[in-house]
Amino acid sequence: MTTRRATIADVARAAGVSASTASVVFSGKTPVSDATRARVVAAATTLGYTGPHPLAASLRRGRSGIVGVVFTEHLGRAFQDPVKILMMDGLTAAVGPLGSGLLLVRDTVDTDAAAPTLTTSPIDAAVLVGCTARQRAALAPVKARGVPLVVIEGDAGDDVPRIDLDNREAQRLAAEHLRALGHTRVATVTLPVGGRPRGVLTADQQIVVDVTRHRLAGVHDVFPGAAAIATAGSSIDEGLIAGRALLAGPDRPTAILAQSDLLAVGVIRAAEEAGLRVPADLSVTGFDGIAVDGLAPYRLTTLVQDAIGKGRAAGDAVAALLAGTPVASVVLPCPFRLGNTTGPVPEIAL
Amino acid sequence: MTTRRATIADVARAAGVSASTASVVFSGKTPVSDATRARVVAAATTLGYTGPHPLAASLRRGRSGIVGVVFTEHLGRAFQDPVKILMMDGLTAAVGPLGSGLLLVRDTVDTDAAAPTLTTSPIDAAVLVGCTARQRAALAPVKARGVPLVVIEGDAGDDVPRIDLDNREAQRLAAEHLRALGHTRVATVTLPVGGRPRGVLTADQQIVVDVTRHRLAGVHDVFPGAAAIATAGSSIDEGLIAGRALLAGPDRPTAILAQSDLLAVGVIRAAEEAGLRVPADLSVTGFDGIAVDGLAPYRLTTLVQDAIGKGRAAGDAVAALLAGTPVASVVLPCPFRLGNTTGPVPEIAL
DNA sequence: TTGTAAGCGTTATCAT
DNA sequence: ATGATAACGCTTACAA
Repeated sequence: MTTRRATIADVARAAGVSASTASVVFSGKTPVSDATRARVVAAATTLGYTGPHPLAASLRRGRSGIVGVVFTEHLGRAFQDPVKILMMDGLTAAVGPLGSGLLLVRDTVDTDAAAPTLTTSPIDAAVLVGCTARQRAALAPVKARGVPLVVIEGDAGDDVPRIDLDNREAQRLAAEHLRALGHTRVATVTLPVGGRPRGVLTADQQIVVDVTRHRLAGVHDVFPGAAAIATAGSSIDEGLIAGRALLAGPDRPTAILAQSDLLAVGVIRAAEEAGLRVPADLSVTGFDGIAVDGLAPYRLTTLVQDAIGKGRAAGDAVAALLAGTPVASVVLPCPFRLGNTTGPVPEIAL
Repeated sequence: MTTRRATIADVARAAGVSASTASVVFSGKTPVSDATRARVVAAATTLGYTGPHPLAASLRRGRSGIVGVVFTEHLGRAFQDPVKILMMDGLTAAVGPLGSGLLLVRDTVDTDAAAPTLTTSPIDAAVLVGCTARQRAALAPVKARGVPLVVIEGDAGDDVPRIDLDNREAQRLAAEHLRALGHTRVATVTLPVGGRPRGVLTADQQIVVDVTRHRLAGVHDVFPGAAAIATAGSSIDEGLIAGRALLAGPDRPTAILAQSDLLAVGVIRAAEEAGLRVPADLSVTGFDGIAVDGLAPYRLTTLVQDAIGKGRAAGDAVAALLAGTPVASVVLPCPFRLGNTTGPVPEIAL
């Protein structure tokens, strides 16, 4: 078919009605007589018209139904994180009624600066998952455009509502739990710090990733001198590497707080590898409260965040913004959950 | 700001040029004198104009730069699968140059039929990740619209180019490897079959999921009577459940072919749990060739698919289709890779 | 219930 | 190098 697509005008003409009437038949926004509707539908079928052109309709309406999602990291890495996946689930559900769906917006990080897709995409609003300083700087044109923005765990400027966790407070809860059990030789395995990759964190080290810094602060609130080792990502393998390093040292800790459940599992594996029992010889805590595939029979002592709820909150915020309702930042709770990976400090260590 | 957004016409007026000239300053499609460009840019800055309206530009151009991605399953589940994530990576990279990005199109599965978003979204093309019979049926309007389609591992009709793996042949390679090692008591752990959840597969059972059926056929090509047990998904925990079932039976197999690496890891865990050594007492093969987090020290004997390449192939196909080039279906190779999880059949079993 | 009219904001084409 | 013109395909007051 070399012929041009049928438009609503063609359909209207074929049906012997005006374009506006034909339009209304498809949108259903105004009552139409059954006879007219039938004629229009018939004409549409004949002409192979499958409905209004999305771009034209969106332009006219001033809304595309698309919500952009921006990650601070490479997509592949972001989706490695179960928490982010759950969050996407919640987000999908919450923005679903808004229209078309979620647009995965390429971050300027992995492409060259040549692609400011946030401003060239037909999005009604955007959800930022985290926000680096660089991203924050690049946000001006988007804001100028009046595109509503929401940020999940990050700072995108005072005018952007945030969906946050009280990471510090939650992590402190876990630390206090360990202190109550008698632990004093405690270490922590952190998420990436933003600068360089793996390694022991010294007190003066700059930590640009908010989540990492806040959770670390929660540990230090209770155990000021606790050793910390940073990983290159939230994974079992990274936890394993960090765990080995901590358990090989001279002053082996009796408890390790990992900044994610995945890292905690890695630490547990390192302990098993070293012939240590969890929790008899080593207590381990996680963070997230996700179901880790392959973790049984352990049930992690951890801080439970509602990852789906986080995504849903962001979606709801976007919907409210789009509806013109002002939106306040929220801090979601992150309760402590006792599992079987923590226990009293071993007597031998006292 | 209660005032309406500045348009390119406003900018042009303020700069004392025509709208077309102002447009060209932003698109760069035609040479413009430096003086004119400077005036236009200045006017834009003054008016807070941040570039062409994406919808208007897209409508005019007849292209949005957006590629839709459709999954057969719930998003959360799809992203649980490392292979799909890698595939998304490849897809993202390949469609990147095309424009805005990937639109996660809600599948009609989880919403009610009320949301034919594939036809209401401003997409230039779509990639189907798998394709159920129901989806195939719903594709007519999209095809009628002339939206280029590509399907990854699925059948979306003869007019839709496919990106496939030779699952049967690959799986046969693994089976032959085991036969060469002397195994005869062999079982397989499959991906979901589509109908009901977990359970032993009988010979007459209907298997609607192509991948599952093809890989199973590869096993049966070599071991016609091999027992098969279906899982509810590709995960370590599912593999563990299936593995337990197989290893508890009377005629314990000496080798198990799992239809995914994740499942294979679960089977290995089940073996360890039962006090069996891998590969001394039990050989295990996987499928995918991904890096499984937390698998060390095992290196799976497996079939290696290029998941990123699969996504890239789909992206390239979409790009070609959009460029008007005809595209042929491709079958990607899936070579055998020897690891340390398979070995000779135990003497005691001979 | 249906039709008229006026854009939505841009860009391709063709002159100048 | 710049400008005039004409779409792109649709929706929505408002009038009839």
